[in-house]
Amino acid sequence: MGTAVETAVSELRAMIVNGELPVSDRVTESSAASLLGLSRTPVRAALAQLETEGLLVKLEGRGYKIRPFSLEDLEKASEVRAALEALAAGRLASLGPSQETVAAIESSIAMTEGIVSRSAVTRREVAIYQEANELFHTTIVDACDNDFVRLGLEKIANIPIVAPGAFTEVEGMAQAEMLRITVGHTQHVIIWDAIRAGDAVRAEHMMREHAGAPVRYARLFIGEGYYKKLLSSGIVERGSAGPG
Amino acid sequence: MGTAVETAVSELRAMIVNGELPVSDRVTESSAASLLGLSRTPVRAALAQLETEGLLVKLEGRGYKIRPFSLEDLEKASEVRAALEALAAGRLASLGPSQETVAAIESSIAMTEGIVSRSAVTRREVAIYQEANELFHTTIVDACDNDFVRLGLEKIANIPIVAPGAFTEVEGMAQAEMLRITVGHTQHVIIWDAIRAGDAVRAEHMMREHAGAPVRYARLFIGEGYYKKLLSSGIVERGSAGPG
DNA sequence: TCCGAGATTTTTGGATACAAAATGTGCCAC
DNA sequence: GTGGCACATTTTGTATCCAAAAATCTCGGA
Repeated sequence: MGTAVETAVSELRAMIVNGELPVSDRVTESSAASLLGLSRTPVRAALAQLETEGLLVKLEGRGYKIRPFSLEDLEKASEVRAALEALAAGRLASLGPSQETVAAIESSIAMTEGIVSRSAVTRREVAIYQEANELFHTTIVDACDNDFVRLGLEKIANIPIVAPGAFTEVEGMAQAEMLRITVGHTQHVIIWDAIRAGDAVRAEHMMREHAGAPVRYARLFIGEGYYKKLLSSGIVERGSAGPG
Repeated sequence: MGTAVETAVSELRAMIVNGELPVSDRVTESSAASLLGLSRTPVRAALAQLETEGLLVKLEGRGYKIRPFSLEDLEKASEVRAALEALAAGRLASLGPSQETVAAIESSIAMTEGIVSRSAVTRREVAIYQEANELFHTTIVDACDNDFVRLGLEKIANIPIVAPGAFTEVEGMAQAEMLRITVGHTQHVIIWDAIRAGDAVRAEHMMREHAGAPVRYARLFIGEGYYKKLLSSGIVERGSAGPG
């Protein structure tokens, strides 16, 4: 399980992302420590890290509060992710991918191809897509030979919905998920074609579209309904920024 | 002076950036603590932060080492900064700047205009340019209404040469600095024109060119000589990645 | 009822102590 | 000379203690 700091970070993060900690609640070092059964020292480090990840906001002198995410926030985080991953894709197209990179990407594409060829989408297919999608994105970021891209992405890696591996479990959205998976797979194929062809501009532009897609497409194709689902899942705050 | 953590971060950062800590040295919690006359608790937090800033690298179980920067590293960090600030400039052009933003940017431009109209460049002029440049960039990033851009930039905000406020003190480069200041001022004017005109594409592209410029232009216009100066200043590591 | 001074509680910040893990060293057997 | 083992040292990780600052509460007086 690693060190106490690591467990504190991952447990608190899970609680926050899953909505187990009420957004209204204040989180102090002591409260979190007793919640986890640890001393304040490792919890302090964990809270500081979660703050840099953007999941907590520091209330000077009164602990932290869970950062409320509006749909607008998610779109903003998506934009940043898209800009950085687009940079990575463009670099990789210029550099040319290594053999390992080729293997990883092509296995990712093969995974989603298997899903798209079918018609039904079960929870299992969604899980496979998530895995393949994460593989696709992390492979490109790691292969682009610029550590600072990864450093920058770490900041927003754990924001719900925005992260490549994340797709929030919301009931009754199989149809929307099928659309998402099909479009996502298609874009993977296109981006990979551009990278293989050494077309940095096309790779960059398509990746920018693709990486920023999750939240944007949700608005486009699902609209108000998606927002309501997110609301009821407790991840997105009520009020402020509704879609459109 | 704030908390001990803050002083530890800024003192250690200054020592690293100024080359006062030998790059070859290992930095442990205890060594840094006794160096600063503090206990390990605040120093530990400081070291962790400097690691996220990319100035230190963790050697699992044996402390940290100062991250050696090659010219290539600086270019990579510049690319990331350019991508994020370009996003900010494009957003601001779409949004339209507030009155405070207009005032801040125009005062920044006025400052550099005063320098460009003269011919000589003293240390004083360079300092003014740095201040004006930093104001220009931070204003745009803050005004673009996307906190995640700022979060991402924090990661690379303190890398020598890459940061907007940083211009390494290297002797005998007045001519190169005049060029840099003139070009920089011109680009500020162009970018600002695009933003005022609501031309997001032009703003984005020019900012990407401009924010990535420091290291790239150094290669273009000064070449090998600049690299040698940086080497002798102790900031850039000897070996690995020389220019072009 | 409202305001403010002082006391109390909460909360953070920092230092120290101790334990555990990792690393390095030296000796001995082979 | 080499390999391995035991011991010493270094280094990190965690808990606990104390102090200072901030917030909150209380109570008396206008």
